[in-house]
Amino acid sequence: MLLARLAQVSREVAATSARSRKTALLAELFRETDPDDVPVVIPYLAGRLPQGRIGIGWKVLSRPVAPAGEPGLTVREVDARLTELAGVSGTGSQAERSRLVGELLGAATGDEQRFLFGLLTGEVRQGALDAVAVEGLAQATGAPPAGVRRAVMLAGSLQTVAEALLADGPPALARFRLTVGRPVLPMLAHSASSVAEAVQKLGAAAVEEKLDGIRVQAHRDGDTVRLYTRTLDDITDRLPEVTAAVRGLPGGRFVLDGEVISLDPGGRPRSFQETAGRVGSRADVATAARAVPVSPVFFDALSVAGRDLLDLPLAERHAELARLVPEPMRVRRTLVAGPQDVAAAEEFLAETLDRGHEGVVVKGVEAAYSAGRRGASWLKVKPVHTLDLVVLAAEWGHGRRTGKLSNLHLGARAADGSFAMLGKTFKGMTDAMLAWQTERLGALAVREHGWGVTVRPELVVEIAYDGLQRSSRYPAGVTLRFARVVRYREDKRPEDADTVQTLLAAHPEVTAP
DNA sequence: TTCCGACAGTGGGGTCGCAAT
DNA sequence: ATTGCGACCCCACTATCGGAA
Repeated sequence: MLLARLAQVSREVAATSARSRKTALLAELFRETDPDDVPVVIPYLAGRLPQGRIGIGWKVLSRPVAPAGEPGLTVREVDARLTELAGVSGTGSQAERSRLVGELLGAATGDEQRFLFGLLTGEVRQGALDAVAVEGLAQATGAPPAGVRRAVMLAGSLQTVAEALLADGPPALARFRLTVGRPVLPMLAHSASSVAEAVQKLGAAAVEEKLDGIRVQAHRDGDTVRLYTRTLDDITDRLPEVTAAVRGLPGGRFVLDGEVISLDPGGRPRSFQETAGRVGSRADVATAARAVPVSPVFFDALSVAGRDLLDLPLAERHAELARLVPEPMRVRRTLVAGPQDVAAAEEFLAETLDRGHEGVVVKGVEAAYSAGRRGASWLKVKPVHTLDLVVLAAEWGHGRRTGKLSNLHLGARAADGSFAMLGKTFKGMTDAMLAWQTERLGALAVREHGWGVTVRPELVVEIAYDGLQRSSRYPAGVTLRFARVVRYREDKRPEDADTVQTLLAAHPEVTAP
């Protein structure tokens, strides 16, 4: 199949807003795909490379290359070239990679170049990724969509399921079962603004500690242990102490879901930055492990002794977990019968925060494990802080925000009367707010840049955030975590905005360097 | 008919590893 | 030694479609 055909379908998918039409377009393409091309065509139309990320980003792609006049590239040829690109490493490889990318783009028409650009940056922006591709695959093969979705979650790979389905038809779905050693897409949580709201929605629930660490899925089969992240990356080699802890558990064959976090000698959590830095370290693992040891804390069991637990209610999965994993390696939790127990849930949240943790996750006790989904039966509750800050600048948006001032630079008052930038945010704005702030900030602009405008520091905006963290980028030495706009405060003047000093005082656990 | 679940998009900060400077 | 880039951790929120209620 020609790459031009994929680029054309991608453009058509992007051009329609109806999801049903997007699905139909993908299904049509999948039906006409030669079996040999399936391992490439399916991921491409889901906006991903079968090789995963291959080290090519915006910078390398920003050099323009004259497009070819006629389309001639086949998807298999593109795939072969990208495999070669992914394999190039060692001294001088950067130049070689640039050359190979240039060569590939030079063989592509303008339309194909745009599609390749999207694939390589991971931003195809066609309004259809995995979920729509799964739907299209179901339609093309006559398999039930729910069955395809489930197989993809269990295989942790759309490509694998697509190959099996297009080769053998719907019966192939039966082959995909939870297998120890093969990671499953993890279940995710929604947010709730309070435990009362969460308990109201869920009824009988478990209220679990939410640890601010890295999600981990542990697979053990005898002496073999493998650890996977939320995106199913294998991080076993980076976490020897976790591997040892899992090997020390009594069961011989199981899959557990949990979090790894670094605790200080007093048992209080180290900052997320420290835990994440440790988990990200591959070079000298032994040294990193001595400096920042991490512990696993499990909260779910997906498989025990060859028995698949995914469809069982949380209560039963947790009973299996409790049989296998002793308390310090198991998440702290409390059970509530329903809204009448809100006070107990709130007390548990308060205790959890006192111990230095992030918040709680409230989970319906009857709910199955919805692999790969943001299930409505897991609701996280974290305290939210707010501040009044001043807009210092704004950046032009992209995609559907093109032409709108979108990303705000936020400042707090400093001791000398100036404003110290604390971070940026693009979150929380409705379309109406985007239009309004584009107008308003345009009027306040003192300087135009390619990226946006700097403005007179006069507009006050209420910002919600999850906490403070150290920063080497911003002048105050700190930045806001997950900042988002709540509302504009036109009733406030910049002199009324919060100060760096009060912000630091509100978060004594974070000390600016 | 209205409501709501699921998705995609729009980007945020930090840290590590690697190559270039 | 420092800097820049890319990958990958954490993530919030809004708009939209389409099925459920």
